[in-house]
Amino acid sequence: MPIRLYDTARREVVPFEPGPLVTMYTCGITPYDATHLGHASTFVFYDVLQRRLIDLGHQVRCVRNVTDVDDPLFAKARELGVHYLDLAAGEEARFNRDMEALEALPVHSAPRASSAISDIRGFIGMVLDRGYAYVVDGSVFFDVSKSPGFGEISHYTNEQMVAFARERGGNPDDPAKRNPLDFVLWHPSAPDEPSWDAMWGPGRPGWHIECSALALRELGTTIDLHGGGTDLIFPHHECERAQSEAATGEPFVRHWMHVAMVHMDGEKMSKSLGNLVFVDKLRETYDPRSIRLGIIEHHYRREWEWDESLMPRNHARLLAWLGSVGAGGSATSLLDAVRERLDDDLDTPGALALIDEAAKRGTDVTPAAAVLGVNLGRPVSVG
RNA sequence: GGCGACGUGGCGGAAUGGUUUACGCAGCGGCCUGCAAAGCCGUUUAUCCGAGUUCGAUUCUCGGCGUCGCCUCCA
Repeated sequence: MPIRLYDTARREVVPFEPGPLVTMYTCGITPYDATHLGHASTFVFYDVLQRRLIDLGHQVRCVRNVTDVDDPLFAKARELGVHYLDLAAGEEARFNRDMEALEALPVHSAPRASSAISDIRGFIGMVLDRGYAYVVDGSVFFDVSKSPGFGEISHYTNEQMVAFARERGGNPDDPAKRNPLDFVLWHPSAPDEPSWDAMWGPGRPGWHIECSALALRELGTTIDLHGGGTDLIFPHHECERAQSEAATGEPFVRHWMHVAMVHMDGEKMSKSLGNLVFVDKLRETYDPRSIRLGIIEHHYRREWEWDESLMPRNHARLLAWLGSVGAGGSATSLLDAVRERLDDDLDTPGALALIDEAAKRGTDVTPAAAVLGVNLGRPVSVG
């Protein structure tokens, strides 16, 4: 039985049947401000998936980019009076420390957008050569009218997308654009922003292009699974797919997987709202394994709300699991049952419930916990 | 407006086509205590509304109502 996962584009749970080598691309962070529990949540779920795929005998090649060339980063650097790459490096390091503490497996590569400018230029050249983009005054726009599949991941109609763009003042009436939904692949930089030379004029990449360029560079034309948070479905992934398929003429992604948002105070936890919980702050009080458990006690497709009882509850859970170490009892059937839960659209809440019960019964749950990335081989530690 | 998620006791949150609907917090009673706290034992309270399918629905279907999210800063 292959693992089954929900595919955003197909809108149903389908078998996920990659070859021996699985290529995965997850959209990483823009390191301009504190990375928080919501980010950690997204990547911990991909880590659980990666672990299960390895457990099934696959080799996994997962790429997770870092968007260190983008508007919010420049704005924040301007505000703080620091170089944008210094700001990015600090936040990226913080994120990496969090992921390491949470015992996420290392990704195959974590390329920065700033390292990919030449790839991006080459990629834009491919899109232009194939007639899917046009140049206006040093800006390169993607021509959405050439991409009839635009909207098939998010399931928005063209009319809807146009209406939204107009409503939101998303510059749909920019006279340079042929179609209101056309988006930027390259554009001139503001005076205090970084700028790179290009055949069509100096400037910097648009938001979506780096992921397409990096996915092609690191993983090839068609990747097995692509994901990120649900907030990236539209427009980011829609645009990525359009430009990638324009550039290569091949399908971009076989399976789209998105992780739901973490909320706090009834709203999405987000940098702009400031309603944040930080992993490094939690680590001052709790073992990182408790934090991982606190994340995966939820299902990845269901939004959830941070609340104060989460950590005490999962601290207790970790202690109960640790208490089972060395106990007798056969763990083989438990391990199989946990694997079965994961193969059913990554049912981590179900897996945790099985392990809770087994620990209570006095079965050593070490192997089952390991499948979820929870190592019971050491005592509780904090800080 | 479109799309999506969700509506279980005072709160959070599981589970299920069928005798007694988990668990945690709070509440209540008791044990303990000089008094209290903690701890322990016991215990009260629930499936948004309507229609349908069914011998039987909280669970499945349809329609309402409500909450939330997304809709070019976003994991």
